[in-house]
Amino acid sequence: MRQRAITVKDVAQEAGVSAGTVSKALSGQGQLRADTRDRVIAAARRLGYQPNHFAQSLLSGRSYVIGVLTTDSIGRFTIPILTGAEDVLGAGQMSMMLCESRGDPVRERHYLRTLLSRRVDGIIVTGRSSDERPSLGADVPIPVVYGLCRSSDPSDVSVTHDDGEGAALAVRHLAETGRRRIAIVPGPPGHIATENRSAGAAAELRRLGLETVPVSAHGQWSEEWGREAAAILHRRGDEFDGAFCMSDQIARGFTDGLREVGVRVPEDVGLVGMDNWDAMVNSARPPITTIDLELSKIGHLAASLLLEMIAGKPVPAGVRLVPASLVYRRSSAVTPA
Amino acid sequence: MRQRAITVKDVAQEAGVSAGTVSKALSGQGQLRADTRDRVIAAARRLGYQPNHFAQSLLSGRSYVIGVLTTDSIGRFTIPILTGAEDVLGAGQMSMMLCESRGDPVRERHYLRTLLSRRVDGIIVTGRSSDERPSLGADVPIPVVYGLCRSSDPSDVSVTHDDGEGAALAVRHLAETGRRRIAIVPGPPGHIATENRSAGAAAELRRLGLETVPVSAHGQWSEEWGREAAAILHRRGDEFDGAFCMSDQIARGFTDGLREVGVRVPEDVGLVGMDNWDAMVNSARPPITTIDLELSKIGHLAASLLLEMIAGKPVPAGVRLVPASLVYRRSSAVTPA
DNA sequence: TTGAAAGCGCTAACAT
DNA sequence: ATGTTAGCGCTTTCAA
Repeated sequence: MRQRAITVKDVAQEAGVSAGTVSKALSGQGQLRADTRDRVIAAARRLGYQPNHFAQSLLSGRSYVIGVLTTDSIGRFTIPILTGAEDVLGAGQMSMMLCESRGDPVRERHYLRTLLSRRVDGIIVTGRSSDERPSLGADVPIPVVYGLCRSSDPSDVSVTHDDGEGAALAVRHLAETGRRRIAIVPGPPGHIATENRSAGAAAELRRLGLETVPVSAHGQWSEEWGREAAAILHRRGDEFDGAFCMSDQIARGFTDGLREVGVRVPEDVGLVGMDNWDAMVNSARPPITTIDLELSKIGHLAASLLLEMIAGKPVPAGVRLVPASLVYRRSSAVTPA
Repeated sequence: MRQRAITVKDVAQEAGVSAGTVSKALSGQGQLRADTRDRVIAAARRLGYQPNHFAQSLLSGRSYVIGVLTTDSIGRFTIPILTGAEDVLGAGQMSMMLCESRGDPVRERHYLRTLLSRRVDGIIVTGRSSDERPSLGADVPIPVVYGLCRSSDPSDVSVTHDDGEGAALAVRHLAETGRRRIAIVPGPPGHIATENRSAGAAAELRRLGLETVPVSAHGQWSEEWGREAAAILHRRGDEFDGAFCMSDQIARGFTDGLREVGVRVPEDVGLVGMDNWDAMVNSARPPITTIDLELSKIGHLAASLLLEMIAGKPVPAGVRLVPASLVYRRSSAVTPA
């Protein structure tokens, strides 16, 4: 049994002023004598007054809610985006409304309509990969930022990870720890992440004047593929003393594959993965040095940009890349010669 | 530049009726001539009318939003709860507002206040484990359901997985596939999941008249612990032909541990894990038979119960258990004698 | 069967 | 410096 909520009128009566005065006192607008203001604030506190958001929103047209629309499903990669965004939004008194479209465009249209009819102030579109996805469309009347996934429309604002620089970071680390012939184990073709990581690694190796040992085959982002890649290199008899695997799952499979043919990590081969997936990387033997794509910073930046757009500030369109970082573990340890 | 939204008045004018009539026509309330109703609906569609939720909510006091408050952080276990809940809520035109308290009680109080001030219709409290957590309190004026985590207050409504029956399912499967001496590899002590799984497995083994080979030690929900457990059993020279590991991570470490001391899965030992964690279970060698805790059904049921409570139907308090299911893979295959 | 009017709680313009 | 009034968009009496 919920009793009628406290309204401005109740506070007004309690403080012996009018409703308008209460509004001014609590919002800090207008000219008020300090002691009146204090009296109102005290009365509001005494009664446990909570403003009614519906009434405020009805008037202002703003909801102080932002919608989060997922492209496919929520997954391991989405979570840090969400928490990163929430850090920023929470501070700005904004809440997050979550809509999961499961990769279904019909469902997505539906959710978009829902969010618009709820008058959210802006939308963050996210997905579980950094691949391109269709734009929500230029006719969406509120600000939209794409986080992790990027919009196919260059006039949209997208934030994602810097695969090229991340890959460069990985091979640079291998070089710095004395590795000279570096194997590159790719992810599946057709993913923008694979392309950019390959390009980044290749460019950096060239710059460093080091030799690349490519695995001229492709597989999934899976341990199976990592094991297979190790087998391929071993069969081919290729010499290498370093390896960059484009995901932690691949890296883990790769180390297992190497171990089984008698190649030791890090003694014989230094290894770097990518994703910093805790469960994958810490249980591996040895634990795997990896590139952290700083996903929560993506969420952070996406939300910050969205808030700026909502505030009417101009935000340049295009894709923004968040720098990756290296997390050092034993798989790339320098071993006594 | 967003032009003024279409309101009931616009529709009224377009259809040549009054605002009140539009409301009745679109909501299906009241007595209206069929052709008037059709004319209004047509006009609304023509203008692209979208009702203003704020106005509706201001009047009804309902938001058609439910809040999701996480106890600790969003994780692997939380996601299916969210999607399960969304399935139910989406069908009922309800949206989900997400608040992540990161295990911080202060933050949680803050979010609770936020949700209440936004007048959400109800709250789902969730967490990343099935352990108990403090109740939000009996003074929360809206319905609350705990999903996955359970409330310490038995007069709250909680939904979680059935660990006892899940564990029983696992050992029954091992028995049915001809295993007779079954090792039980526990999770960390102090977790309600470990307790209930231990009890469930023990009871079922007793019922079946089979021998239990306990690992009288504990470890984390980790691969390391699984490997260590395998080593312990091997050192002790214990004979066993089946094993139930209380998580997939443990199961994976356990198989790796066994393989390294020359014990083959499933030829020598049949193995069942728990969680059905895709990445863990499918990349293992062999892939691991496991117990699926049906987390999305927990979300589903939690949301359904919440909707019933919101609708004013009586919902009995206490903890509801969602039955688990077995997912068969190669680690428990029956091998030719 | 339909229209007119009041009011949900709040804020902003205007009046005092 | 404060009170009064009107109105945000909708629904719901009540009157016609």
